[in-house]
Amino acid sequence: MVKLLDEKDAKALPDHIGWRLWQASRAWKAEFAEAMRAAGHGWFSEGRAGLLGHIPRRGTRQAALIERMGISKQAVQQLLDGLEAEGVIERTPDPEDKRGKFVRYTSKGLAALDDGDHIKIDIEKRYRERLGEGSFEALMAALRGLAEPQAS
Amino acid sequence: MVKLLDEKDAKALPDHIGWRLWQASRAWKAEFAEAMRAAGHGWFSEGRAGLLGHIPRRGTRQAALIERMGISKQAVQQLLDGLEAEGVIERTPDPEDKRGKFVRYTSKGLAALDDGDHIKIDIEKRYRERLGEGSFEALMAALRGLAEPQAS
DNA sequence: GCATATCGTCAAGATGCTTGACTACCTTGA
DNA sequence: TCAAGGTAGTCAAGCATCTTGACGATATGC
Repeated sequence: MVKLLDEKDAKALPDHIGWRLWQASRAWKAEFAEAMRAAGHGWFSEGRAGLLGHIPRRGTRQAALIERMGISKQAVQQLLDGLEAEGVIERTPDPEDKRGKFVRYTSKGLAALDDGDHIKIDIEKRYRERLGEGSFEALMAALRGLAEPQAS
Repeated sequence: MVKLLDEKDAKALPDHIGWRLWQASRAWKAEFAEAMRAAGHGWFSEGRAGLLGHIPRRGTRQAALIERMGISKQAVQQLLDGLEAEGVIERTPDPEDKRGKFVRYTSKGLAALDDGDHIKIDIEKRYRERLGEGSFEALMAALRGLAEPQAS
């Protein structure tokens, strides 16, 4: 089996910032999703994680969710359909705008959020141990710096 | 339009390592893909980028590609089908193994690779300017640290 | 030389997105 | 005030990317 991956190919793996970010993001998501499923939230998927990250505990208007997700409203709607069918969230009419709907967690959804918070803390703790406090904080600071709106 | 994104919602955005990594990775990919398409490589997509990153300039055996991608061989095949139809890569029989095929770039594919390299350098340069050299290097060092195989 | 494994392919299906078209409702302004 | 235009949500159809299963052709090991 040694032959399958020859040495030249192995050395050709990239090392630029985009690749590293993608790898790290991918690894984190996989670790988180696996832990969530292990915690009994079999409905959890990486695709849904992005959406849940935009729904605060007290709920939100569906339109606000759409704006913040940066994807089409139909895509958001389909994700919500799935989560609603799983009993994770529910949609009620928005009393302030009869066109709109309000998205909130069910108790099942809130329980999953709590578990997710604990898992995040666990993963972060492991990252801190692996990198050391200083390097981890430098990483977070740099990532926050990249996320800021560009000045120019 | 101010009303669309209320302040409470804006403050609820997460700030843990996984979210930050995901955001940064997403931003980089979007920036790169947009630049590639602007450079005339309209066939470029983020999904295809992962595959191209695993094909060295001198080409590779399809089986090696499959092993390194970490996805099913059928998925790799379908991606290759698409790239071949676009004229970016070509598949020839592997002279050393009559079961196998060898994947190499066409001249069009090599030109795209060159453009991609320049775009990566440009983006990285912008990142260095935004973060400062020290912070950027700390970011890269931390990301490399996370990518290393775990000791425990 | 035969059993077993690998390489590539075809087919069918799931998921997560897209655009287009539509209804219901809200807001604006002459 | 009421018509025009914008916004919220939905339904439908389609595309890209991935999956699993089944298969023929070729290599490899004993």
